[in-house]
Amino acid sequence: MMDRSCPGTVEPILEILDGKWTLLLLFELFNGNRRFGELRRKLHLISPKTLTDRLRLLEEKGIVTRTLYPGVPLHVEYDLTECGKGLQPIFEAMWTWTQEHGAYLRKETNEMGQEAETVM
Amino acid sequence: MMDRSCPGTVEPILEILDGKWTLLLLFELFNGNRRFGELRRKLHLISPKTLTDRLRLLEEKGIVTRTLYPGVPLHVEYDLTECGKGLQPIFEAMWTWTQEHGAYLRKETNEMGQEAETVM
DNA sequence: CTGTATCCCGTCCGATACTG
DNA sequence: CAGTATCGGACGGGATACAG
Repeated sequence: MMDRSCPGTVEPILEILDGKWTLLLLFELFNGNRRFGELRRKLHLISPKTLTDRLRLLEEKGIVTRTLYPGVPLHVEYDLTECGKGLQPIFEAMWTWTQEHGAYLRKETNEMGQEAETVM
Repeated sequence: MMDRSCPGTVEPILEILDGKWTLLLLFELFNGNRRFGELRRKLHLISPKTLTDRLRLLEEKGIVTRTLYPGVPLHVEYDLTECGKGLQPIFEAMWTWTQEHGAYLRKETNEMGQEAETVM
């Protein structure tokens, strides 16, 4: 066990992970999608404004970098910084948890206590 | 590496962790504060309504349980379910990350690249 | 292709007062 | 002590059109 009794010690990361799309966006970056259009297509319900907002915020926090490749068709890539890559264990933990517990709480707010088998 | 290419596989947990106070609230539950008033005092800027909202939601998701101890001064305790306790690795990972990277990005969106030493 | 500008809307959250 | 009721406000986010 660690000393995590002070809520203030975790607030920085809460700011980073805050936002409706942030987690999914980071997942995409871990998966290798780095161009604006790619990310936009993957998060297919996100608006360009929102995507830009999130990207800029993560940039400010030092989680991602933005690289512009000049050219006729504009080309921009977003990459995780070392700091951003360090978030991976968190996502791995989320992934693991979802594998173990995520399935049976899909929509079972009612009274069914049985575990489901349809994960995907 | 794992196959986490499908964004849908992580959405359940995003729903759980969503909300301004949810992460801090869960941190408190890991720390052992379980009574309504305790939680309220720890998250000292939260309104009773919001706290109730979050608690109820986590209850629905199967993350916490609510136990009522009848008596003259009402006594209620919230506990993590097994499912909820399973979230701990995620929080440990967040804690670890904050230790390693959290310090120097407190408010350094500007141009200072020095690492800080005041963590707490 | 990669954004920005605007406007609007919904949701979450806060404050306060009140109840069992 | 542990909430509920109600209302209002702020902020994040969506849609769309336009720009470099």
